[in-house]
Amino acid sequence: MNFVFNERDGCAKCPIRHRAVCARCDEDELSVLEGMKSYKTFAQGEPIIWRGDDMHHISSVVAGIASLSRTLEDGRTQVVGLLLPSDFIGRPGRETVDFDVTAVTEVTLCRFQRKQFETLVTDVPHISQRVMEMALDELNAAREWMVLLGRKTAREKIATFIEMVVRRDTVPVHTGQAHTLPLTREEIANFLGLTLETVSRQLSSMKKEGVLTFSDRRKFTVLNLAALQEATGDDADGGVII
Amino acid sequence: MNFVFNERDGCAKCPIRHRAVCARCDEDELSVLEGMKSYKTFAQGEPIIWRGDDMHHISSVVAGIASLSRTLEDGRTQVVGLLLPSDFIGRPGRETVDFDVTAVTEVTLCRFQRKQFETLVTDVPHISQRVMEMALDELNAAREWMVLLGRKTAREKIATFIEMVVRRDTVPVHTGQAHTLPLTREEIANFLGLTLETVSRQLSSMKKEGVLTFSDRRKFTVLNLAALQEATGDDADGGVII
DNA sequence: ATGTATCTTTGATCTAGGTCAAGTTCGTCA
DNA sequence: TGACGAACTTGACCTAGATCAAAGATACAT
Repeated sequence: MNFVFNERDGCAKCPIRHRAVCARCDEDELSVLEGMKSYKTFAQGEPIIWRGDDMHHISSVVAGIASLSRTLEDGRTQVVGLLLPSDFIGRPGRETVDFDVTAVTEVTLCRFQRKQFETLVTDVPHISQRVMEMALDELNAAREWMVLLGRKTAREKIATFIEMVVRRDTVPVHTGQAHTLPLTREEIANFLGLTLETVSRQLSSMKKEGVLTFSDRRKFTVLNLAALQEATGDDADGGVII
Repeated sequence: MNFVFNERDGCAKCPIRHRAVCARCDEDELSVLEGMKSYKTFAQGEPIIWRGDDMHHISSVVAGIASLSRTLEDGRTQVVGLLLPSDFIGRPGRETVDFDVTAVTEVTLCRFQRKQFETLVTDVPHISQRVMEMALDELNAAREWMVLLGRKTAREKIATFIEMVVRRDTVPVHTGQAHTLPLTREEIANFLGLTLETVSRQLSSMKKEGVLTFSDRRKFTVLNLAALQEATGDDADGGVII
């Protein structure tokens, strides 16, 4: 049941059909998009677009992971978001890009000319409604991350990150499952507002305490999920009254 | 030329008419909104809604400033956004609220029943288009703030904050103008991911260095704008190629 | 006017996490 | 199969900003 993306299949078989900017579109709308889209693949580590560049396309990530980041003049870098399949890149209504976008793994994008996409936004309500919804979700995620960056300790940051990775790819029920860190220690550090040494030390100490075990630098298994969640510093509930 | 908001005036004379969620609406659409809206005012310091509460309304700030924040169990607080006139509160499509919303100054909201607003989002494209646009702008601002929280020094954080306050209420040309900090030292600290003591010390040192001068705890004038901008740690240009 | 609470400043000290510096592991390519 | 480089770990030390503590300011209520 493993989706292998194939450009020739068309939108109907697209793995992100029901989650991307096109999610709310009906068959007719989809056939319009079909005629406008094009694919492009970027190798691992390759820059997709730089801050300040002209934005010629609005794209959706079809496969792979990209990062959004900003680097200050002296080299300090902050990753402000990870773009997973179905996430979009670009801002209709803006001429240039505000953050650097880089392929963290090999990335395939489904792209639309920005000008054409802007006409879709005004002419096809299903598009603006879906982009609105996605932007509001991203906004929420960004604000949650602001709490982490501004107020959490190194340990809480790492625990939150690991828990996020686990939550994102856990197959229901199947516990004791192996997971893969999608980022290097340095990339994790830039995402969490830490140094790579601190990331390494915190991971080592969680290993020593028996919360996690690593089979390899990138592959790990959670041994004590309760301890992991406790270490995130978040409420167990999402603010819901019990 | 000072707008005094008056509920009786109706949408046409509303001070946020051209910037809020209704900005793109035509006269007919506006008259629909007119029949659905209601106003509510909150006193300075009063909570507007708590994280986890049922979201009965979607609102726009008409006057005043509100804060969006999250507090961890042990009391650490992070302000994740300031809501100024025209900014909206609430997320169409969600049942509950994700952050605490508090009136920083006296705040007047223009409110819509959430359920009714959700029908507007599906029936009136001008609404979803405008909310999309605003959400994308907010997302950008949140990401910029993530860079500040994750990578900037205390001095850079304060300089960025002051510069933001100045930019937001500068009358063109008029330099040497007096500005007012909208927040207490503690609120500034919670917005910047610092302690109130560090905020106070950094402000004192910028005063000592002649970058700013205070006429009062809240009122200040910028004496050296170049030094202030230099201290933010940002590129002077917005990544634009010169 | 005066007392009280809130906000702010400043000083002294402490510490989490950064910086600097070796090593170690692992994957790749000859 | 070995050697090179990238990624990672660990240790020693340092510092920016937190914490703890004590005075000043300011505003507000009586």
